[in-house]
Amino acid sequence: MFKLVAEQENARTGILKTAHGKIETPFFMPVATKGAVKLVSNSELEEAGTKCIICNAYLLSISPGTKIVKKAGGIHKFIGWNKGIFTDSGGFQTLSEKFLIKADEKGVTFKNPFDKSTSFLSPEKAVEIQNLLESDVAMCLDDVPLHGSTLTRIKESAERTTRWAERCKNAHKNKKQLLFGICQGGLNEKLRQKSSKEIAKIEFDGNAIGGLCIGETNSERNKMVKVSNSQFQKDKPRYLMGVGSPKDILECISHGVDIFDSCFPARIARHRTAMTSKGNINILNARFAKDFKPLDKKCECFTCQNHSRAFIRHLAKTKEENSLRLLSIHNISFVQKIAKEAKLAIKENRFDKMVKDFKRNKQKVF
RNA sequence: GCCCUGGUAGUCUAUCGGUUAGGAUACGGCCCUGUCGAGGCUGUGAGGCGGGUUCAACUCCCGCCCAGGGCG
Repeated sequence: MFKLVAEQENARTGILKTAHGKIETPFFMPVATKGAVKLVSNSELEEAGTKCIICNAYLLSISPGTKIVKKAGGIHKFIGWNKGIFTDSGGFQTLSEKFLIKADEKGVTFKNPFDKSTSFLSPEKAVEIQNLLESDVAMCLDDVPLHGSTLTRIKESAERTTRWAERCKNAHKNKKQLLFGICQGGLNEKLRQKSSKEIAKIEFDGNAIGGLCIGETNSERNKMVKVSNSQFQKDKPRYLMGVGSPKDILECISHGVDIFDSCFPARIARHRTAMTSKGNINILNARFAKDFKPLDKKCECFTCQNHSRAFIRHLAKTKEENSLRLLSIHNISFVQKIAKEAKLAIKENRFDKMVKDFKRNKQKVF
Protein backbone atom coordinates (compact mmCIF):
# COMPACT_ATOMS: atom_id res chain seq x y z
CA MET A 1 0.00 0.00 0.00
CA PHE A 2 2.75 2.43 0.99
CA LYS A 3 6.45 1.86 0.74
CA LEU A 4 9.16 4.18 1.96
CA VAL A 5 11.93 4.55 -0.58
CA ALA A 6 14.32 7.10 0.89
CA GLU A 7 14.63 9.43 3.82
CA GLN A 8 16.67 12.46 4.66
CA GLU A 9 16.18 13.43 8.28
CA ASN A 10 12.39 13.69 8.57
CA ALA A 11 11.75 14.17 4.86
CA ARG A 12 10.79 11.03 2.98
CA THR A 13 9.96 9.75 -0.43
CA GLY A 14 7.87 6.67 -1.04
CA ILE A 15 5.31 5.00 -3.21
CA LEU A 16 1.56 4.96 -2.58
CA LYS A 17 -0.17 2.10 -4.34
CA THR A 18 -3.75 2.81 -5.39
CA ALA A 19 -6.33 1.14 -7.60
CA HIS A 20 -5.26 3.55 -10.34
CA GLY A 21 -1.56 3.11 -10.15
CA LYS A 22 1.41 3.89 -8.02
CA ILE A 23 2.05 7.46 -7.00
CA GLU A 24 5.43 8.57 -5.78
CA THR A 25 5.45 10.76 -2.70
CA PRO A 26 5.70 13.55 -1.89
CA PHE A 27 2.93 14.63 -4.21
CA PHE A 28 0.49 17.51 -4.53
CA MET A 29 -3.17 17.17 -5.46
CA PRO A 30 -4.95 20.07 -7.15
CA VAL A 31 -8.48 20.45 -5.87
CA ALA A 32 -11.24 19.38 -8.24
CA THR A 33 -14.17 19.94 -5.93
CA LYS A 34 -16.91 19.14 -8.40
CA GLY A 35 -14.84 16.79 -10.52
CA ALA A 36 -12.78 19.34 -12.39
CA VAL A 37 -10.02 21.75 -11.51
CA LYS A 38 -11.39 25.16 -12.33
CA LEU A 39 -10.38 26.31 -15.83
CA VAL A 40 -7.87 23.50 -16.34
CA SER A 41 -8.54 20.43 -18.47
CA ASN A 42 -7.48 16.94 -17.45
CA SER A 43 -4.85 16.74 -20.17
CA GLU A 44 -3.44 20.07 -19.02
CA LEU A 45 -3.35 18.75 -15.46
CA GLU A 46 -1.42 15.71 -16.62
CA GLU A 47 0.96 17.83 -18.63
CA ALA A 48 1.51 19.89 -15.49
CA GLY A 49 2.74 16.75 -13.77
CA THR A 50 -0.38 15.90 -11.79
CA LYS A 51 -0.68 12.29 -10.70
CA CYS A 52 -3.60 12.63 -8.35
CA ILE A 53 -6.45 15.04 -7.69
CA ILE A 54 -8.99 15.40 -4.89
CA CYS A 55 -12.72 15.77 -5.37
CA ASN A 56 -15.39 16.60 -2.84
CA ALA A 57 -17.59 13.58 -2.19
CA TYR A 58 -20.27 15.53 -0.38
CA LEU A 59 -20.73 18.03 -3.20
CA LEU A 60 -20.68 15.27 -5.81
CA SER A 61 -23.30 13.38 -3.85
CA ILE A 62 -25.61 16.35 -4.16
CA SER A 63 -24.84 16.96 -7.80
CA PRO A 64 -24.87 14.88 -9.91
CA GLY A 65 -25.44 12.29 -7.15
CA THR A 66 -23.84 8.93 -6.50
CA LYS A 67 -26.32 7.10 -8.74
CA ILE A 68 -25.24 8.94 -11.83
CA VAL A 69 -21.55 8.58 -11.01
CA LYS A 70 -22.06 4.87 -10.41
CA LYS A 71 -23.99 4.53 -13.65
CA ALA A 72 -21.12 6.26 -15.45
CA GLY A 73 -18.86 3.51 -14.14
CA GLY A 74 -17.33 5.29 -11.17
CA ILE A 75 -15.79 8.66 -10.63
CA HIS A 76 -12.76 8.05 -12.85
CA LYS A 77 -14.89 7.30 -15.85
CA PHE A 78 -17.38 10.01 -15.03
CA ILE A 79 -14.83 12.79 -14.92
CA GLY A 80 -12.44 11.27 -17.44
CA TRP A 81 -9.39 11.04 -15.19
CA ASN A 82 -7.49 7.81 -15.17
CA LYS A 83 -5.01 8.56 -12.41
CA GLY A 84 -5.36 8.87 -8.67
CA ILE A 85 -8.43 10.41 -7.07
CA PHE A 86 -8.88 11.20 -3.40
CA THR A 87 -12.30 12.26 -2.18
CA ASP A 88 -12.81 14.58 0.72
CA SER A 89 -15.70 13.72 2.97
CA GLY A 90 -17.23 17.16 3.35
CA GLY A 91 -15.96 17.69 6.88
CA PHE A 92 -14.17 20.85 5.84
CA GLN A 93 -17.46 22.39 4.75
CA THR A 94 -18.50 22.53 8.40
CA LEU A 95 -16.23 25.56 8.62
CA SER A 96 -18.36 27.44 6.15
CA GLU A 97 -21.43 29.30 7.33
CA LYS A 98 -22.79 28.83 3.85
CA PHE A 99 -22.98 25.09 4.46
CA LEU A 100 -23.33 24.35 8.11
CA ILE A 101 -26.67 24.23 9.82
CA LYS A 102 -25.68 22.09 12.77
CA ALA A 103 -23.19 19.49 13.88
CA ASP A 104 -23.65 17.04 16.71
CA GLU A 105 -22.57 13.55 17.64
CA LYS A 106 -24.75 11.96 14.97
CA GLY A 107 -23.27 13.97 12.14
CA VAL A 108 -23.57 17.19 10.22
CA THR A 109 -26.58 18.92 8.72
CA PHE A 110 -25.72 20.98 5.69
CA LYS A 111 -27.48 23.51 3.54
CA ASN A 112 -27.49 22.37 -0.01
CA PRO A 113 -25.50 24.98 -1.96
CA PHE A 114 -27.37 24.37 -5.21
CA ASP A 115 -30.90 24.82 -3.87
CA LYS A 116 -32.64 25.41 -0.57
CA SER A 117 -32.78 21.83 0.65
CA THR A 118 -30.71 20.39 3.47
CA SER A 119 -28.82 17.17 3.77
CA PHE A 120 -27.48 15.13 6.60
CA LEU A 121 -24.01 13.67 6.59
CA SER A 122 -23.02 11.05 9.16
CA PRO A 123 -19.64 9.35 9.27
CA GLU A 124 -21.27 6.23 7.82
CA LYS A 125 -22.99 8.20 5.07
CA ALA A 126 -19.77 10.02 4.18
CA VAL A 127 -17.97 6.69 3.77
CA GLU A 128 -20.86 5.15 1.86
CA ILE A 129 -20.87 8.03 -0.60
CA GLN A 130 -17.14 7.65 -1.17
CA ASN A 131 -17.51 3.89 -1.54
CA LEU A 132 -20.12 4.45 -4.23
CA LEU A 133 -18.02 7.07 -6.00
CA GLU A 134 -15.13 4.57 -6.06
CA SER A 135 -12.37 7.06 -5.47
CA ASP A 136 -8.93 5.62 -4.79
CA VAL A 137 -8.68 7.13 -1.35
CA ALA A 138 -11.58 8.07 0.90
CA MET A 139 -11.28 10.46 3.80
CA CYS A 140 -13.04 10.09 7.14
CA LEU A 141 -15.63 12.62 8.18
CA ASP A 142 -14.05 14.85 10.79
CA ASP A 143 -15.29 17.60 13.03
CA VAL A 144 -13.20 20.68 12.34
CA PRO A 145 -13.08 23.45 14.94
CA LEU A 146 -12.82 27.02 13.68
CA HIS A 147 -9.52 28.79 14.18
CA GLY A 148 -9.66 30.51 17.55
CA SER A 149 -12.08 28.00 19.10
CA THR A 150 -12.12 27.51 22.83
CA LEU A 151 -10.21 24.66 24.35
CA THR A 152 -13.52 23.01 25.22
CA ARG A 153 -14.58 23.09 21.58
CA ILE A 154 -11.20 21.85 20.35
CA LYS A 155 -11.34 18.99 22.82
CA GLU A 156 -14.90 18.11 21.83
CA SER A 157 -14.02 18.14 18.13
CA ALA A 158 -10.92 16.02 18.60
CA GLU A 159 -12.74 13.41 20.67
CA ARG A 160 -15.69 13.37 18.32
CA THR A 161 -13.38 13.04 15.34
CA THR A 162 -11.89 9.90 16.90
CA ARG A 163 -15.33 8.40 17.49
CA TRP A 164 -16.36 9.31 13.96
CA ALA A 165 -13.12 7.81 12.63
CA GLU A 166 -13.99 4.49 14.26
CA ARG A 167 -17.45 4.64 12.75
CA CYS A 168 -15.96 5.44 9.33
CA LYS A 169 -13.58 2.51 9.59
CA ASN A 170 -16.46 0.15 10.47
CA ALA A 171 -18.58 1.46 7.62
CA HIS A 172 -15.87 1.15 5.02
CA LYS A 173 -16.70 -1.72 2.65
CA ASN A 174 -14.86 -0.94 -0.57
CA LYS A 175 -11.82 -3.23 -0.59
CA LYS A 176 -10.22 -1.48 -3.53
CA GLN A 177 -10.45 1.88 -1.84
CA LEU A 178 -8.03 3.13 0.78
CA LEU A 179 -9.34 4.99 3.81
CA PHE A 180 -7.41 7.74 5.60
CA GLY A 181 -8.10 8.99 9.11
CA ILE A 182 -7.82 12.64 10.06
CA CYS A 183 -6.58 14.09 13.34
CA GLN A 184 -7.72 17.32 14.93
CA GLY A 185 -6.65 19.16 18.08
CA GLY A 186 -6.51 22.76 16.94
CA LEU A 187 -3.28 24.41 17.95
CA ASN A 188 -3.14 22.71 21.31
CA GLU A 189 -0.11 20.50 21.47
CA LYS A 190 -1.51 17.96 23.92
CA LEU A 191 -4.86 17.63 22.20
CA ARG A 192 -3.19 17.43 18.81
CA GLN A 193 -0.87 14.73 20.08
CA LYS A 194 -3.69 12.76 21.68
CA SER A 195 -5.87 13.00 18.60
CA SER A 196 -3.04 11.95 16.28
CA LYS A 197 -2.26 8.99 18.51
CA GLU A 198 -5.89 7.87 18.59
CA ILE A 199 -6.25 8.15 14.83
CA ALA A 200 -3.02 6.23 14.27
CA LYS A 201 -4.25 3.49 16.58
CA ILE A 202 -7.30 2.82 14.41
CA GLU A 203 -4.87 1.69 11.71
CA PHE A 204 -6.06 3.46 8.61
CA ASP A 205 -4.27 3.16 5.29
CA GLY A 206 -2.93 6.64 5.84
CA ASN A 207 -3.08 9.45 8.38
CA ALA A 208 -4.09 13.00 7.65
CA ILE A 209 -3.50 16.20 9.55
CA GLY A 210 -6.68 18.22 9.61
CA GLY A 211 -7.84 21.53 10.99
CA LEU A 212 -4.84 23.53 9.79
CA CYS A 213 -4.43 26.27 7.17
CA ILE A 214 -7.44 28.05 8.54
CA GLY A 215 -5.77 31.14 9.96
CA GLU A 216 -2.88 30.00 12.13
CA THR A 217 0.68 31.20 11.58
CA ASN A 218 3.25 29.13 9.72
CA SER A 219 5.17 28.32 12.87
CA GLU A 220 1.99 27.25 14.67
CA ARG A 221 1.14 25.03 11.75
CA ASN A 222 4.62 23.55 11.53
CA LYS A 223 4.55 22.77 15.21
CA MET A 224 1.27 20.87 14.90
CA VAL A 225 2.55 19.03 11.84
CA LYS A 226 5.56 17.87 13.83
CA VAL A 227 3.38 16.80 16.74
CA SER A 228 1.06 14.78 14.51
CA ASN A 229 3.82 13.14 12.54
CA SER A 230 5.54 12.11 15.75
CA GLN A 231 2.43 10.04 16.57
CA PHE A 232 1.73 8.63 13.10
CA GLN A 233 3.23 5.34 11.95
CA LYS A 234 6.36 5.89 9.95
CA ASP A 235 5.39 3.32 7.35
CA LYS A 236 2.07 4.94 6.52
CA PRO A 237 1.49 7.93 4.26
CA ARG A 238 1.00 11.28 5.94
CA TYR A 239 -1.30 13.80 4.37
CA LEU A 240 -1.45 17.45 5.34
CA MET A 241 -4.81 18.76 4.26
CA GLY A 242 -4.98 22.23 2.74
CA VAL A 243 -1.36 23.08 1.93
CA GLY A 244 -0.60 25.00 -0.36
CA SER A 245 2.18 27.19 -1.42
CA PRO A 246 5.64 26.08 -2.58
CA LYS A 247 7.28 27.27 0.62
CA ASP A 248 4.70 25.59 2.85
CA ILE A 249 4.99 22.35 0.93
CA LEU A 250 8.77 22.30 1.24
CA GLU A 251 8.63 23.11 4.94
CA CYS A 252 6.10 20.39 5.61
CA ILE A 253 7.97 17.82 3.53
CA SER A 254 10.92 18.53 5.77
CA HIS A 255 8.66 17.68 8.72
CA GLY A 256 7.71 14.36 7.20
CA VAL A 257 4.56 15.03 5.20
CA ASP A 258 4.02 12.98 2.02
CA ILE A 259 0.79 14.24 0.50
CA PHE A 260 -0.68 17.70 0.01
CA ASP A 261 -3.77 19.21 -1.50
CA SER A 262 -4.87 22.77 -1.91
CA CYS A 263 -6.95 25.05 -4.05
CA PHE A 264 -4.33 27.74 -3.42
CA PRO A 265 -2.26 27.62 -6.63
CA ALA A 266 -5.36 27.59 -8.82
CA ARG A 267 -7.19 30.17 -6.77
CA ILE A 268 -4.41 32.76 -6.74
CA ALA A 269 -4.06 32.15 -10.48
CA ARG A 270 -7.69 33.14 -10.89
CA HIS A 271 -6.82 36.16 -8.83
CA ARG A 272 -4.05 36.97 -11.33
CA THR A 273 -1.06 35.97 -9.26
CA ALA A 274 1.69 33.80 -10.68
CA MET A 275 4.13 31.83 -8.57
CA THR A 276 7.76 32.29 -9.54
CA SER A 277 11.05 31.20 -8.05
CA LYS A 278 11.54 34.79 -6.92
CA GLY A 279 8.16 35.16 -5.28
CA ASN A 280 4.63 35.76 -6.39
CA ILE A 281 3.93 38.34 -9.06
CA ASN A 282 0.70 40.14 -9.87
CA ILE A 283 0.53 39.92 -13.63
CA LEU A 284 -1.63 43.05 -13.81
CA ASN A 285 1.30 45.23 -12.69
CA ALA A 286 2.30 47.83 -15.26
CA ARG A 287 5.90 46.66 -15.07
CA PHE A 288 4.93 43.53 -17.04
CA ALA A 289 3.44 45.43 -19.98
CA LYS A 290 6.60 45.11 -22.05
CA ASP A 291 8.02 42.07 -20.29
CA PHE A 292 8.33 39.41 -22.95
CA LYS A 293 9.90 36.85 -20.62
CA PRO A 294 7.93 33.82 -19.42
CA LEU A 295 6.27 33.91 -15.98
CA ASP A 296 9.22 31.98 -14.57
CA LYS A 297 12.57 31.71 -16.25
CA LYS A 298 13.12 28.02 -15.58
CA CYS A 299 9.52 26.81 -15.83
CA GLU A 300 8.77 24.24 -18.50
CA CYS A 301 5.00 24.42 -18.36
CA PHE A 302 2.82 25.01 -21.40
CA THR A 303 2.25 28.62 -20.42
CA CYS A 304 5.92 29.46 -19.96
CA GLN A 305 6.95 27.63 -23.11
CA ASN A 306 4.47 29.51 -25.26
CA HIS A 307 3.54 32.83 -23.72
CA SER A 308 5.09 35.95 -22.27
CA ARG A 309 4.17 37.95 -19.20
CA ALA A 310 3.24 40.83 -21.50
CA PHE A 311 0.76 38.67 -23.40
CA ILE A 312 -0.80 37.13 -20.30
CA ARG A 313 -1.05 40.59 -18.76
CA HIS A 314 -2.73 41.88 -21.88
CA LEU A 315 -5.27 39.06 -21.73
CA ALA A 316 -5.85 39.67 -18.03
CA LYS A 317 -6.25 43.41 -18.53
CA THR A 318 -8.80 42.88 -21.24
CA LYS A 319 -10.61 40.31 -19.11
CA GLU A 320 -9.94 37.38 -21.39
CA GLU A 321 -10.52 34.35 -19.22
CA ASN A 322 -7.79 32.47 -21.02
CA SER A 323 -5.32 34.51 -18.97
CA LEU A 324 -6.63 32.82 -15.83
CA ARG A 325 -6.37 29.44 -17.45
CA LEU A 326 -2.76 30.06 -18.48
CA LEU A 327 -1.94 31.26 -14.95
CA SER A 328 -3.68 28.22 -13.44
CA ILE A 329 -1.69 25.86 -15.62
CA HIS A 330 1.50 27.61 -14.63
CA ASN A 331 0.85 27.67 -10.89
CA ILE A 332 -0.15 24.03 -10.77
CA SER A 333 2.90 23.10 -12.84
CA PHE A 334 5.07 25.19 -10.57
CA VAL A 335 3.89 23.40 -7.44
CA GLN A 336 4.13 20.00 -9.11
CA LYS A 337 7.69 20.79 -10.08
CA ILE A 338 8.54 21.68 -6.48
CA ALA A 339 7.16 18.33 -5.29
CA LYS A 340 9.00 16.45 -8.01
CA GLU A 341 12.28 18.16 -7.27
CA ALA A 342 11.83 17.50 -3.57
CA LYS A 343 11.37 13.81 -4.31
CA LEU A 344 14.58 13.66 -6.34
CA ALA A 345 16.46 15.73 -3.79
CA ILE A 346 15.49 13.40 -0.94
CA LYS A 347 16.63 10.40 -2.96
CA GLU A 348 19.94 12.12 -3.58
CA ASN A 349 20.25 13.25 0.01
CA ARG A 350 20.33 16.96 -0.84
CA PHE A 351 16.85 18.02 0.19
CA ASP A 352 18.07 20.39 2.91
CA LYS A 353 20.17 22.18 0.31
CA MET A 354 17.22 22.40 -2.04
CA VAL A 355 15.12 24.08 0.66
CA LYS A 356 17.92 26.49 1.48
CA ASP A 357 18.42 27.37 -2.17
CA PHE A 358 14.73 27.84 -2.64
CA LYS A 359 14.44 30.25 0.26
CA ARG A 360 17.55 32.15 -0.75
CA ASN A 361 16.38 32.48 -4.32
CA LYS A 362 13.27 34.30 -3.32
CA GLN A 363 13.22 38.01 -2.78
CA LYS A 364 10.01 37.78 -0.86
CA VAL A 365 8.21 35.01 0.92
CA PHE A 366 5.56 33.05 -0.92
C1' G B 1 -18.67 87.45 -35.36
C1' C B 2 -22.98 86.03 -32.19
C1' C B 3 -25.63 82.49 -29.01
C1' C B 4 -25.84 78.08 -25.96
C1' U B 5 -23.59 74.26 -22.96
C1' G B 6 -19.64 72.62 -20.28
C1' G B 7 -14.51 72.76 -17.83
C1' U B 8 -13.77 68.26 -10.79
C1' A B 9 -7.30 62.97 -10.15
C1' G B 10 -4.02 60.00 -16.12
C1' U B 11 -9.21 59.12 -18.06
C1' C B 12 -14.66 59.25 -17.24
C1' U B 13 -18.03 61.10 -13.82
C1' A B 14 -21.31 62.54 -8.92
C1' U B 15 -22.33 66.17 -5.38
C1' C B 16 -22.20 70.72 -2.72
C1' G B 17 -22.41 78.46 -0.35
C1' G B 18 -19.53 75.93 5.37
C1' U B 19 -17.21 69.01 8.24
C1' U B 20 -12.53 63.99 5.43
C1' A B 21 -15.44 66.74 -2.65
C1' G B 22 -18.28 60.66 -3.66
C1' G B 23 -17.81 56.81 -7.46
C1' A B 24 -15.74 54.23 -11.76
C1' U B 25 -11.41 53.24 -14.34
C1' A B 26 -6.20 53.46 -14.38
C1' C B 27 -1.74 53.12 -11.37
C1' G B 28 0.55 51.04 -6.77
C1' G B 29 0.27 47.61 -2.43
C1' C B 30 -1.72 43.57 0.54
C1' C B 31 -4.54 39.05 1.06
C1' C B 32 -6.28 34.19 -0.52
C1' U B 33 -3.98 27.32 1.47
C1' G B 34 -9.20 19.57 2.78
C1' U B 35 -12.99 25.85 -3.24
C1' C B 36 -20.77 26.85 -4.32
C1' G B 37 -16.05 32.48 -4.63
C1' A B 38 -12.17 34.23 -12.03
C1' G B 39 -12.67 37.02 -5.43
C1' G B 40 -11.66 40.47 -1.25
C1' C B 41 -9.16 44.62 1.10
C1' U B 42 -6.30 48.98 0.64
C1' G B 43 -3.01 53.40 -0.88
C1' U B 44 -1.62 57.70 -4.04
C1' G B 45 -4.18 61.08 -6.93
C1' A B 46 -8.89 66.47 -8.47
C1' G B 47 -12.25 71.60 -8.76
C1' G B 48 -8.85 75.85 -16.18
C1' C B 49 -6.92 81.12 -15.12
C1' G B 50 -7.92 86.02 -13.06
C1' G B 51 -11.17 89.13 -10.46
C1' G B 52 -15.82 90.10 -7.62
C1' U B 53 -19.92 89.12 -3.93
C1' U B 54 -19.78 86.77 1.04
C1' C B 55 -17.81 85.76 7.68
C1' A B 56 -17.04 81.61 4.11
C1' A B 57 -16.78 80.12 -3.18
C1' C B 58 -15.34 74.03 -6.38
C1' U B 59 -20.36 75.89 -5.87
C1' C B 60 -23.10 82.51 -7.11
C1' C B 61 -21.51 86.84 -10.54
C1' C B 62 -17.97 89.04 -14.34
C1' G B 63 -13.85 88.57 -17.72
C1' C B 64 -10.33 85.51 -20.13
C1' C B 65 -8.79 80.75 -21.89
C1' C B 66 -10.19 75.91 -23.54
C1' A B 67 -13.74 72.16 -25.44
C1' G B 68 -18.38 70.77 -27.70
C1' G B 69 -22.93 72.31 -30.18
C1' G B 70 -25.98 75.95 -32.83
C1' C B 71 -26.63 80.51 -35.87
C1' G B 72 -24.40 83.54 -39.46
